[in-house]
Amino acid sequence: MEPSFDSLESSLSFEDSLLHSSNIDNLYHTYLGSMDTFPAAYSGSENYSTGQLNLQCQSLHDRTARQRGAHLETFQNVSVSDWRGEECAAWASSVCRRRGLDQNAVDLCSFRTLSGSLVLQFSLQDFCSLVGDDVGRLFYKDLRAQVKRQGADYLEDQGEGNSSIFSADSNAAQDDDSWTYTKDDFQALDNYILEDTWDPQSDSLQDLDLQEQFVPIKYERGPKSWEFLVRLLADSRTNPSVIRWEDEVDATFRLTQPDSIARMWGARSGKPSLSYVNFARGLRYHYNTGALEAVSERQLVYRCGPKALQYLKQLKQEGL
DNA sequence: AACAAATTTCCTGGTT
DNA sequence: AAACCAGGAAATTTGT
Repeated sequence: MEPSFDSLESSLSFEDSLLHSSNIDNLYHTYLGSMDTFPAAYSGSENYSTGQLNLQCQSLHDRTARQRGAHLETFQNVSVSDWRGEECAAWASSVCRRRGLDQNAVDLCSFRTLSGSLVLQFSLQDFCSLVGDDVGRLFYKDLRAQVKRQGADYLEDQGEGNSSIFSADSNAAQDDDSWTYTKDDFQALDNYILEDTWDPQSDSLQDLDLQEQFVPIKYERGPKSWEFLVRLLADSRTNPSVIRWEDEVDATFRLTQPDSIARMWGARSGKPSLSYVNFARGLRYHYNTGALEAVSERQLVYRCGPKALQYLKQLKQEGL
């Protein structure tokens, strides 16, 4: 049908294992276009935080620019003890994204002045005093998970099932059927889609009582799968290109690039091989939750349920 | 440690 | 024939 689909798929999936990083480039440009005009949206659902200090933090711009240019998030590959301020900030940023916290609520700038060896010595109290009690807990916990993860990945690398999934050494993978993006590639893509959503303007609108509002009562994971779709719908970088309204009045939408969407979703949780088939199964479970409704007459088309509509409304009003 | 929710895998059978 | 869709069953993951 659509010519762009075919060309894109082929450029994405096959035989350029040596060029995987430029594939990401290609994907960015083709799918997402320029994002300078992108209206921001919040990264959390209920548990986002509204503004806090550091709106004037310049490095937010720096970070954003860096993410656009750099396709890898180096903190994943570098041992925590070797982190520079840059990796510290990137890690902090990633924690915010995964926990659904607004990045502006955390003083990312201050992380830039830290080092990994220093952060490793942080006590729970240190984190709490740096970013607040509740967020501090998350950071403390996440850092431990990070250290543990790295210990597993780098110390005992003897190619167990898991580490081989991300063949980071690109070229050596000759038989690799499809793509050979690394975990970081996908994460960078995920960041590009989901994370870079700060918006000083809207943030300044609603900076009220941070301590109370921002501290989520229950810590949920990041956006759920259907929330992810709604976010793509609300995102001008992805809306006509990978997902689009079929009939906005009817709240039906079509996944024009199902495989790419599934890949993006999979990347966010470290499963770059997630297929659309599996992703779609997850969506179907939400037919019963009021988030989505089936439109089985038309393939690749779903309808927003009440929850999705509400989430969309929320995104629009907050992320405007 | 048990439990819950969301997600991921896998699968059989039907539809477009 | 290929790609979807509907769900059941079971395993994972993660937070409570």
